[in-house]
Amino acid sequence: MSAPLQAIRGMNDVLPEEAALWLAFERTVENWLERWGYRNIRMPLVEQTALFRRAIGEATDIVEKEMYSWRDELNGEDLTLRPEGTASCVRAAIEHNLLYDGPKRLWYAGPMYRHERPQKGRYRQFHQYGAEALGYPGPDVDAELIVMCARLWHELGLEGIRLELNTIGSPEERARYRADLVQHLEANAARLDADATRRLHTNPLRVLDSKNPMVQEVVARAPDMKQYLGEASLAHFEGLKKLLAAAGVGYRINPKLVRGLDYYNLTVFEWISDRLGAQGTVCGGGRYDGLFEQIGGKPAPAIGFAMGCERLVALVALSGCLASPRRPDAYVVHQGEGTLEVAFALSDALRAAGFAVVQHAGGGSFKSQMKKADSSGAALALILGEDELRAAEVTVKPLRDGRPQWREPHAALAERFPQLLRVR
RNA sequence: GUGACCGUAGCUCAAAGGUAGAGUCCCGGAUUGUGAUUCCGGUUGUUGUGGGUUCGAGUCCCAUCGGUCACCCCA
Repeated sequence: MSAPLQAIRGMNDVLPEEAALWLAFERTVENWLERWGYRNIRMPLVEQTALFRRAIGEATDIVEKEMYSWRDELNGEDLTLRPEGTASCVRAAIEHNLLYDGPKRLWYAGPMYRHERPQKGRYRQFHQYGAEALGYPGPDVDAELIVMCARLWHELGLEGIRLELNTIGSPEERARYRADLVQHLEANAARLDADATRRLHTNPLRVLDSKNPMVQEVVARAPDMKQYLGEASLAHFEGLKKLLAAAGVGYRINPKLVRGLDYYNLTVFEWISDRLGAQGTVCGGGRYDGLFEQIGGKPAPAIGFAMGCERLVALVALSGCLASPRRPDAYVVHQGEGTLEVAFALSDALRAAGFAVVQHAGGGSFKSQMKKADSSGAALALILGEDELRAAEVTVKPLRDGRPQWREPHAALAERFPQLLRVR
């Protein structure tokens, strides 16, 4: 035997038991997105590296050290496995001129890739649902995106997910704030750790959410972003808060919430759970009015969020709210000359009528077939032996209730099947 | 990328330097075609991998791979 091969570190198989939960989760989320008027868009997993460098920002952790990038030696292109979806989505909207007849609400789903050290709730291949409202200036659509999340948590049966909200102003306002912040940080340079010192010039806003207590002391006395906001930015934020209040969605304003990607402006938000350890953010998003222009399109305002499927599925598993996988209605046991062909026909007819039917495969004794019928979780065993075959009947044996078995003719089995399932 | 803890049967875990085990799962049987309960029987392993110390290593040491959690960062 050759050496066993393993999955790539941080890229996990989802085994059937857990996958059932994923399916239930995905159905709920997709139904919800469509009901809110968002339409599905599907982008490639691989893009030109330049797209992410320009969209996400050169000085972000993602671009600096977390991207799966390589050169395609066949044609010399620099390619990257997508670390997030917004850049691709906006690229697609520009490339196909999707906003030609007005704004668009879009959603996408799928795997994203970041080369980080795996831990609970953080993997190198992880999955997101993203929603993007393209071409809307807000704040009405800002509120819509946030409120719809609140409703989803409810549909998923999740409690205790809190909303943190902030505004980071316009690029001009942020530039002025940034200059003063850098001045303040430089004045206290001795008390900054290595990480904060490095960011001081590359990405000073990110120093704000440092967890280092000494850095936090410096940050506490730093200038306040709010003082730098102009009338329009303040009005946008006030408008959003008013709509959230009207919808009954509570929030906490977190002035240190800046988020890691460069493209954000004005509204930023995170939904956070305390039940997941260190990786508690289940959904994060914000407005990115400059991104279209930044990657070569006509300017368009936009806002979106992404939610992490691994984290949300973990919460759903904890809450135990979503339905378990569908059990078969019937398991077809067959034994004897000529029974297999007829079993196929009966199973087929039942499935065509919409029932879930598993037909035994792989041989084995009658007893072992019955064991498989039981462990499949099926409501009924349908038994087709030589006796039944001669009489053009099947034996119906209920497995989940105390009813005794009986015989049914082959003819019209599918039509009568709902009655067979019913416990009298 | 940094740190701490952990790798024994498919799964959950024992074995305190001296013969690798239990439960569960799975398979077969308990008079020929009846599951789940009960009873009987059975298979499960280069103890992650490679070195070292020792008369002797699952156990101690080193390396490596993998896992978990945290830092960092984010979904």
